[in-house]
Amino acid sequence: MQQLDATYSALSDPTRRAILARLALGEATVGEIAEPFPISGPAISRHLKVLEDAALIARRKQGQSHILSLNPQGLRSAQEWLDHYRAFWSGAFDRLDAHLKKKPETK
Amino acid sequence: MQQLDATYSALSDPTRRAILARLALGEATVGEIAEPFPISGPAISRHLKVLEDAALIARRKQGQSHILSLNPQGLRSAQEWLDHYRAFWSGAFDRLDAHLKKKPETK
DNA sequence: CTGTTGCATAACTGATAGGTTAAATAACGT
DNA sequence: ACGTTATTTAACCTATCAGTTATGCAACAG
Repeated sequence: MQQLDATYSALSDPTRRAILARLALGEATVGEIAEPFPISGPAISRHLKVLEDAALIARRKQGQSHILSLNPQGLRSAQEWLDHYRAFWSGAFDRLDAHLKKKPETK
Repeated sequence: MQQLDATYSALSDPTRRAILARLALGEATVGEIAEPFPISGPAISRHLKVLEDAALIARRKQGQSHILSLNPQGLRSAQEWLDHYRAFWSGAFDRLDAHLKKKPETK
């Protein structure tokens, strides 16, 4: 359960979501990831650590470069949580929908 | 896009996820929501504000009580974002899978 | 061995998060 | 009008976060 904390917390930062979007296109080194962002290297380095700790990405070292890639398992728990609640949410939506449709008819 | 910040940030707190879980069972007043938690009323009040600001819940006042309910639209953006990336994630997973299966055969 | 490249770690700063208690507001019962 | 109940707002504290610059370290190139 506290794994979800890390996952959603990691996803709550737009820079980190952008990094994930970049990695969705294929793996990249730290430098390649950092390039489009206007922040310092260390800042990127820590964003990557957050994503790695949340198991959203994986890292392998090749020479002096670190190559990052998406870790598909990382999103599983987050997805499952949302999927689990989607039913309830849909249910609430249906109830709201029914409520809104019933109101005018009672007039 | 910055709406996602609020949504994922709201979801990153276990107390708030528990509140959502409670509300998935049906609407409740602030007091009813607060009851099982070992934290103060004001703390709950602010959690509710965060959830409301993230559009994950809705509030209606009935007398002196505030009645909270799930707002099904609130999770839409979060769901859509995950759904959008699920394809890439699955793709990455398949590539990883293929990679792991190919390795032994090359031996 | 020396310098350079790619990246991480350390130390600091300002802002935000989550908690507290105390006070304010709003509706209810008498 | 008065006290009670339900909830929010204010003021404050501490911890964590996202950023910075400066330093450290491992791998490569000469």
